[in-house]
Amino acid sequence: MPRSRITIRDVADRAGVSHQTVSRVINNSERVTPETRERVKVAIKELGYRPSRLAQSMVTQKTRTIGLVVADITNPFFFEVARGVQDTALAQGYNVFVCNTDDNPQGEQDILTLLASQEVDGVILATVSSPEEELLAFAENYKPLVVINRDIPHPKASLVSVDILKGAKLAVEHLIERGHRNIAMLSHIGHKPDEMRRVHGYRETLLAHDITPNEEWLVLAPPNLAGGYEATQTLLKEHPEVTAIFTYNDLMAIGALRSCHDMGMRVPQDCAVMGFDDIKFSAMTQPSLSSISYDKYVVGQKAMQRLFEMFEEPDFTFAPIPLGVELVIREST
Amino acid sequence: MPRSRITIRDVADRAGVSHQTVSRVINNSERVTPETRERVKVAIKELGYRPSRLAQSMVTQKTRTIGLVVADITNPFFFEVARGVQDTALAQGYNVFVCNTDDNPQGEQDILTLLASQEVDGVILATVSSPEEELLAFAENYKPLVVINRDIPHPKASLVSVDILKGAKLAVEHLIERGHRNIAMLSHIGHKPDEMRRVHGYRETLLAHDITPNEEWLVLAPPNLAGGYEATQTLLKEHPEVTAIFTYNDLMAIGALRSCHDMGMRVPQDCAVMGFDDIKFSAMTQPSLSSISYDKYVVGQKAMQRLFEMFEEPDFTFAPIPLGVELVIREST
DNA sequence: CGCTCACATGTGAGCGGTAACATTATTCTA
DNA sequence: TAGAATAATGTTACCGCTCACATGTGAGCG
Repeated sequence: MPRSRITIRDVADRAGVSHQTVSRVINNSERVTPETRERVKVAIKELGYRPSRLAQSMVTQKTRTIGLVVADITNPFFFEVARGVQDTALAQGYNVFVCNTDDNPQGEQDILTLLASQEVDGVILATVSSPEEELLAFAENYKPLVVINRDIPHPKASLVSVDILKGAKLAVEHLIERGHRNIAMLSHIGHKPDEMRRVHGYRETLLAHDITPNEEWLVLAPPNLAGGYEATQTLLKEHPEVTAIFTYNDLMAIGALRSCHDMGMRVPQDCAVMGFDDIKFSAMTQPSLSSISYDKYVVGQKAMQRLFEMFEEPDFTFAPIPLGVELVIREST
Repeated sequence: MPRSRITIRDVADRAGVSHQTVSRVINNSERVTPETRERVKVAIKELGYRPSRLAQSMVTQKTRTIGLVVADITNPFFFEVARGVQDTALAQGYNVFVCNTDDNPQGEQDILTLLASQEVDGVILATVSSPEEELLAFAENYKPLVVINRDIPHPKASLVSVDILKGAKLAVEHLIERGHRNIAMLSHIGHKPDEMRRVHGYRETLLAHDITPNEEWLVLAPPNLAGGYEATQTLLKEHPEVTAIFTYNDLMAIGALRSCHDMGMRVPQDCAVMGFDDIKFSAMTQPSLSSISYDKYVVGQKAMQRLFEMFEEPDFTFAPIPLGVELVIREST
């Protein structure tokens, strides 16, 4: 049973043709007599032959494999994107390596190197941590690169961008309409607030309504449940005047929800909470969470489709793909 | 910039040695004079050479790649497992293909075929849907296989099994201790209840306490938030006598929580809810969810470690790896 | 001083395919 | 009916590496 691999030459012998003819049949191209083709197909079936992708890749220099780099697959945002990428890739016979960087720039660099040595045909990047110059270097020397939610000014890198700025504005505007003026924000501790579109949207919207942003109400924490929980504890103890919280993502918002509950505050009466991403859990929390919604699956899908386009026309510079956002109002505001 | 690939022979020329000596250096094995080694290393660095994994795989017949097959990466259970697998694999320079089957047996079969053609070195399977005989065939002819939470009686398939039966018993026992006797269960619609260890545990525990399981209280639904929500709606409308619900997983439980709330029932006073898996969200819901806990990351880690062991000793039959469970009592019971 | 032996290094083949070109069989044209 | 054009198939090289074995070199020994 550990019979050694059946090769294209075994099939050729069996069908009484040359290995090249077999190659023509499996790439169902070229001109092969119908009857020869049939004979070869029979031989393939009888021997249970399957071409070695490795050998094919070796000579064609294409692996039909792509890399997807995410900060943490554990975040519902990323895995919905990942599903979109995977499903789209699989439909074309491509496989996907998913890599987590944990928002660690060094990890990200290692990952890119690993992917490079695995000889993937392209990379989709959905993180924000690695230094721009390294990404540029990667795009320059290497393979097609699609970047999600980040601006990389390079002709060989293609962009898929959710309109985060607008999302943040919609969110904060909604809170202002509900009568809030003391609006806090929980942002991602891994990134400089000044570089975050969510923070820009937050500040700009406040200013547009003649509210001066209070820097003490801008709290940085890990972008997960625990981070949101703890940041809210601290924030509300130190700044009881805050009546609404806008968070970096729904994970933090759900942590904030629980935090408010544990401190005996009612949401939204005592403190409103507004998330971002609209993950599936958000409709199920109690109270359910208002959020900024966009189709994460489609983000992944579009990114993968763009990568396919880049395979076709490697030297073309593609326009960014914009994706809209929507305000979803639920009980938490 | 699209300079063609730097090969081992380029390095060899530069260092003034044969390509084989370079090979010895990059596999840092064999006997090579320290100074020759150094000279080669310098040449490698100067040329920015990186060995082609494809070519290496071609000749060694090892790809340093494994396949992880899960039902749906979107389920928090799976992605924690996936992280465990990925991190462990990456530490050894292995890459992981993650594939979703969506609990569709045909899909699963296709995936296995795809993985086979990608020539992965081994497979970790964390699903329950594909027919046993096909899995056996896969294990027989193909590569090392680690199966999570399922019994495959084959010497070449290795098992990692959480003690699900005990978990179910702990859960139901806990509900009985809290005074419940009309305990319903929400199970996975994709699988026959009679084959589910959770259902066995549920029934056995009831019987052990002289409670006859009411088959009408066993509801099948998709194992996700919406499935749990809707199943609970139906269940509680048709059977208002039910005072506690044990669910297949936390996703369903969280849906149930919300469902109870929407129907004006208090949890746990009017209806207790008990989950399974103890995902991170469960501590953050309102009320927080009692559940059966076990370390999902470790599940993935152990599975990957076992796969490595199987690479070392392909003909050895390994004992199953058991993993314990723990009852976590929170507010929902 | 000629022999063996151990160790460092080199050579050639081949993993399983595809590409490019060569060859043969067939048909068409003059 | 010879000669060219065309279609079908075969031959050879090579992708970039590792393996098995060949070769070279110097130390150790009687």
